[in-house]
Amino acid sequence: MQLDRMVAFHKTMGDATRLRIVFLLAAGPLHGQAIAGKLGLTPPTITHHMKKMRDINVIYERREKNTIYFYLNESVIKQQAAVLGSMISKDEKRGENLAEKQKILQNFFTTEGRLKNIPAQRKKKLVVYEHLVRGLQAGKKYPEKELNEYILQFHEDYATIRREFIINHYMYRENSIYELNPEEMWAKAEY
Amino acid sequence: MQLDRMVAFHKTMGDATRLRIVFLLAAGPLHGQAIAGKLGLTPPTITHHMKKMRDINVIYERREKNTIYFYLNESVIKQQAAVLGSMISKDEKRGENLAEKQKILQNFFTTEGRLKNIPAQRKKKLVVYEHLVRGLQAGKKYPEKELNEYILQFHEDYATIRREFIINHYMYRENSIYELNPEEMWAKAEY
DNA sequence: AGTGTAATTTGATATAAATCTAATTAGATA
DNA sequence: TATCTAATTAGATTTATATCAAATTACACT
Repeated sequence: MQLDRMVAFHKTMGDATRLRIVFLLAAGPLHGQAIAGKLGLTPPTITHHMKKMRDINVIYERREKNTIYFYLNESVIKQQAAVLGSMISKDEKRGENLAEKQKILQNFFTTEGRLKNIPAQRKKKLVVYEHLVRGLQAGKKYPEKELNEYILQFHEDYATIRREFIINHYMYRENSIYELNPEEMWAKAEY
Repeated sequence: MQLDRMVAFHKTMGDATRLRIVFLLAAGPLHGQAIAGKLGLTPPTITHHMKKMRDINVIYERREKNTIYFYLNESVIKQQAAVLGSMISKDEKRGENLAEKQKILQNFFTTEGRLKNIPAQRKKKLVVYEHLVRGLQAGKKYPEKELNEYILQFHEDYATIRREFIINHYMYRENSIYELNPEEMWAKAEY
């Protein structure tokens, strides 16, 4: 699993001694005793840390007579940095999904813009709700009656849909007054 | 210290449960029990992990009635990814140093290209040795006699300089045959 | 005030990990 | 083969941490 590799990497880097070693090696290869000297630690301790760093391929070594030089494997670090930076981006996915969302909306809405029926499949349902909710005004407070009327434009079962708006966090209710939640709180269909 | 912050970040991310939480939150905010449910853990365990993630500012929270939604703080993650990616680059430093290196060489070499004297200051000494060694051929084996003659072009004390080549890992000796080391093994002047 | 829900704190347990000293191994050199 | 140097392994100690059950707190709603 990709996750295991990530965990191992960060766990290994989450130690002050090992991070210092990485910084040292970033300036050029060093042998064990030199590292131990610079850090004020004993050689066995360095061996211990090097073993862990070798496990995640962040260092490699070359023997030169009796002394072993440790080198930093920069590509692994850069790769993990990239993974970290990209784990956030749900944005590129949106591009792919746009077409599929359009198709779902075409299937479930009439040409007049009314909802034919509520999809059973969760991800399709969410696409539909998201579409409905786009017609509401951010920051505006909707009395229940007004919200019902809005939903009725699209479908007769306003009670179900209104409830689903809350369940899926599209909206928030306070004293029977409804209001749109911030968009980042909405449930997203998982493709 | 910057290092402490890095250690804290990676230590916190070096745990499978917390990484899974990050992945969950990357898809949108969630409340504690939802996270506990999805991961098959108890609420106290989630509280424990959230506290650690809050300490490094990788999450923040907003209360919605009784339930607290946790949000991912993407900027912190992106920032740490950037730090990780940039920790390698000694390259930008080289640019700055070029001018200073030139100046050192001008000070210690005659216009005829001979070394006036060996600098006492370590970093200047290394700049000088690096310059000398650039005249040698990578991969070529130099008998001691030949190396001495090469050094004599620049300075009379070939023995000292030859020894320094070894000490600082510019060269490698085997049975009185000398050979250039790979460049990434050389001692670098620390600016 | 009283009730319900979600989160947190407390205390216990079990596991992992960083570091050291002492002993051992691996390679190079004479 | 004997010896030197550098690295590693083994074993012990100390500290940190992930998890849970049980008790408690914090809000919201009636």
